[in-house]
Amino acid sequence: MYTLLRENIEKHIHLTDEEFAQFSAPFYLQHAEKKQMLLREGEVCKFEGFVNKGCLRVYYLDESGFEKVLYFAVEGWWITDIDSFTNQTASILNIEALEDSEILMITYPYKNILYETLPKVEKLFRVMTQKTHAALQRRMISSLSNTADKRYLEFITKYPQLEQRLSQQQMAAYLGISHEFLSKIRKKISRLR
Amino acid sequence: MYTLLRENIEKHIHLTDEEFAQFSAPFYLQHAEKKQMLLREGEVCKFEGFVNKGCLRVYYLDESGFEKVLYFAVEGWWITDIDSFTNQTASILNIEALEDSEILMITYPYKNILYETLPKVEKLFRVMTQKTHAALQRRMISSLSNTADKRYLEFITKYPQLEQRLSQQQMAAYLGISHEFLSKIRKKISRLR
DNA sequence: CGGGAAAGTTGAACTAGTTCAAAAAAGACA
DNA sequence: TGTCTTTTTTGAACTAGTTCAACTTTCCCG
Repeated sequence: MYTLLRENIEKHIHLTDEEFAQFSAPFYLQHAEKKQMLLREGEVCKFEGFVNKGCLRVYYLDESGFEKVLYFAVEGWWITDIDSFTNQTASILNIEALEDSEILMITYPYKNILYETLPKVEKLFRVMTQKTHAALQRRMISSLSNTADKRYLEFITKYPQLEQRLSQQQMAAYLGISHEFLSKIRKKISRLR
Repeated sequence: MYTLLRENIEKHIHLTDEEFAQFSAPFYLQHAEKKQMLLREGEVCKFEGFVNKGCLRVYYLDESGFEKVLYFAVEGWWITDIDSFTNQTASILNIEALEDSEILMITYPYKNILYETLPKVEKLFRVMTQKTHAALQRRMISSLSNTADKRYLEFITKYPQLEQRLSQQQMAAYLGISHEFLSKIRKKISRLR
């Protein structure tokens, strides 16, 4: 149950068996079936989660009611509304399972206890947040610099596993284009091969 | 020299006078005159900086040679290429002073010493990175959801001080539109008042 | 296995934003 | 103060991406 989580953490810091036991103790396994909502706009995000199995999306409903995907999370990725979770304020985001999923979750009070009792956790989440932030900066730059077809090619090159699992509608909502236009981009690209 | 920095830090964690002395010791004051480059694409970013005075921009040169602004930093803001600095790898970004500026800088080895000798610093930068990340998520969402005129209005509402200090070219490069189009947006908006 | 719903495709008309070029306005500084 | 440079404005022609509607394909589940 914790093997994927331990692997993920070892990428950033080393924990002894005892330390990892202490770290993982407050996490509980949450099952979510396809289409189940784990967070709705307006609620306070009660968890930070590590995806053990499945696929989820974090999305935003814009003024016209269109869904825009902030990010996806599959096995080995963390998922939360960082703003709502860290400040315990109302969320503007929604989180939904796109497949039957299993998520290791920790609540806000337990996470704070972890920070106090196991100071290495402080470094762990600092480093993880830095990396996530650098990745989002690269996406922001790409979104400022590239047209939709380049962003699409970038996406499927970077996340080939995701391309298989996601519908084109979901990818379009991530790329910030209409699904009709993504369909046209794909047609154009396939003609070139 | 350190008053602004101390104020900024107190927003996140409390440090005693001794602790703050220990914290601030490795920072040095760097002067930069208008148009001076502090980081060029390809270099390793040698500093993390706190802006005491002035205004700078972090930008990216896209394939067509256009400059896209990732962010601006004025008094009270931090500035670095987080990816290049934390991994000590070649940067894809450029940092330039838009006005004569003063930046309190710390180098990579000294920052690591701080993390070890003053564990609170770990929490400080974790919390700061989380907030910066949440802010970038909001910008990403806005960029996915809104047209240029809304993003412009959002920008000048959120950063009225910046609007005064930046040229329209710089704002356009931040919004991801051509400066000609920003000029047209401004004309349209001013007609509506 | 069949039928209904959801996802993907296509075309036509439209809109947001770009590009280029030229002129006007605003700064910079000797 | 004048002049040179940079920034901003404007218009015209263009391109990327949207919207809507109709159709086809895929998939889900009773």
